[in-house]
Amino acid sequence: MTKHKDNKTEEQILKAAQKVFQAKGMDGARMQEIADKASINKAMLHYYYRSKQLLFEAVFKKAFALLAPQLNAILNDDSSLENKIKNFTYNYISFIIKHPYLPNFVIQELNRNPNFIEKIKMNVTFPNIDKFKLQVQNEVNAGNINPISAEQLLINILALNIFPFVASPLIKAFTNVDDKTFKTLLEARKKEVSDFIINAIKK
Amino acid sequence: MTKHKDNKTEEQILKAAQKVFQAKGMDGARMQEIADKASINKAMLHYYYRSKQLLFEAVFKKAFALLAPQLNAILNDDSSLENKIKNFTYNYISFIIKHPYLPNFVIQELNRNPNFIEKIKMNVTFPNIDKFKLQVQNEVNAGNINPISAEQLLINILALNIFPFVASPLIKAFTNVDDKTFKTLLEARKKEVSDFIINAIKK
DNA sequence: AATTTTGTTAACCATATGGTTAAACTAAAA
DNA sequence: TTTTAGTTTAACCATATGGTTAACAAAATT
Repeated sequence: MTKHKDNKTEEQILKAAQKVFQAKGMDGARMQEIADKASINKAMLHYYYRSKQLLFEAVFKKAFALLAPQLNAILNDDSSLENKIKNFTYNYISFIIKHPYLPNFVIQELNRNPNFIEKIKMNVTFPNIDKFKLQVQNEVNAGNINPISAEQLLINILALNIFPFVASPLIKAFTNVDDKTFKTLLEARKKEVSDFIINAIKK
Repeated sequence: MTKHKDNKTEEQILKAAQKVFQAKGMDGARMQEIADKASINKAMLHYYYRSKQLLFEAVFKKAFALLAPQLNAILNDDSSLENKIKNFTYNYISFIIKHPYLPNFVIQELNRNPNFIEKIKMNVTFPNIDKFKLQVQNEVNAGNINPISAEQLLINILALNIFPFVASPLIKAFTNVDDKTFKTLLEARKKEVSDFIINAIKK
């Protein structure tokens, strides 16, 4: 990367690669399609990124780096649990509505290659649960919320926030709603999800 | 299918195809690997299933047919909402623990080809939300639960039940737990998830 | 202005992959 | 015993695919 003076082409490639990888996954993506979408010769992909694997990793890391810091916020800032959940839910759903491919891409490729997460941990600011854990334990001990482990609560928060984007075709089919209505449902979740969670944990 | 007298080989193939497709997806799967895993010649795959696409569809339909009827139960039986949620959560999570690849496989391949769901609707008993919708509306109108649409409630139920299986590598990394602990967490969810949901909707 | 470095392309290559074919084999029916 | 229909295999085929190379263009450096 640093050896290239002009990063215009490099960015064009990355943008095109993002689209193709996120739509078709590592296995389904074709280098030729990425090159076409970037309006350059296929050899340039290798000139800038060496191999499909490395190009993919660049895309993946960038995607992950978009998702991680927001999660870090909920885990590490100092506001009350209730506030955190409200803010996180609102912001995360707003964000993902703008990048609906992201969660599915990250989850899918992590499933394809689970030990890939180790590589990520080294390159990207990685969320840490410790502080959040203490906070939940304190709230439980103080009797402010129903007993629940921080892990389960975090899983529930992530599930309610992310799942609708990952499983959208399934949900659309089950609930029998069209694309437009589904979007409305997602919009409403910015608020409904935090109400749901807070209701669930409050005594 | 009907023209084949002995379905032993056919089943061997399907079993092997299941493993490979569910582990690697349509794009990542290789016909040769399926043949090897079924201990037969590659030509047999085509003799019995014509093409990779058709073999894949056979596997997918079978997978979907395992997931759908249980969902239908919650949507269409006559017990109380609370009971339904309890039963469904317990049974679904128990079931998926035994088939952890299923949800991810179905969701992933549906994302790859969203209009594939139309084909499924014709071949498999497909869940219908109408009755569940009425039930939720009645409970809300009667003032028994907090206002929520049946669609949002269903999304939440599915999210809390299924997401941990779909996003397991991510969750393991975020919560910093090893495989064994993660299994314990999932076990606990058989009960915790329904408590969480019921708490969230009850006044 | 000459030369070296960086960027870009067309043509090419080796291999993997889904799929086919023709012949051999098996077992049941005639 | 001979047919016949179904089953199985090895060899083969066309194409797609990730990747390379050599020549050339355009900057940058001297």
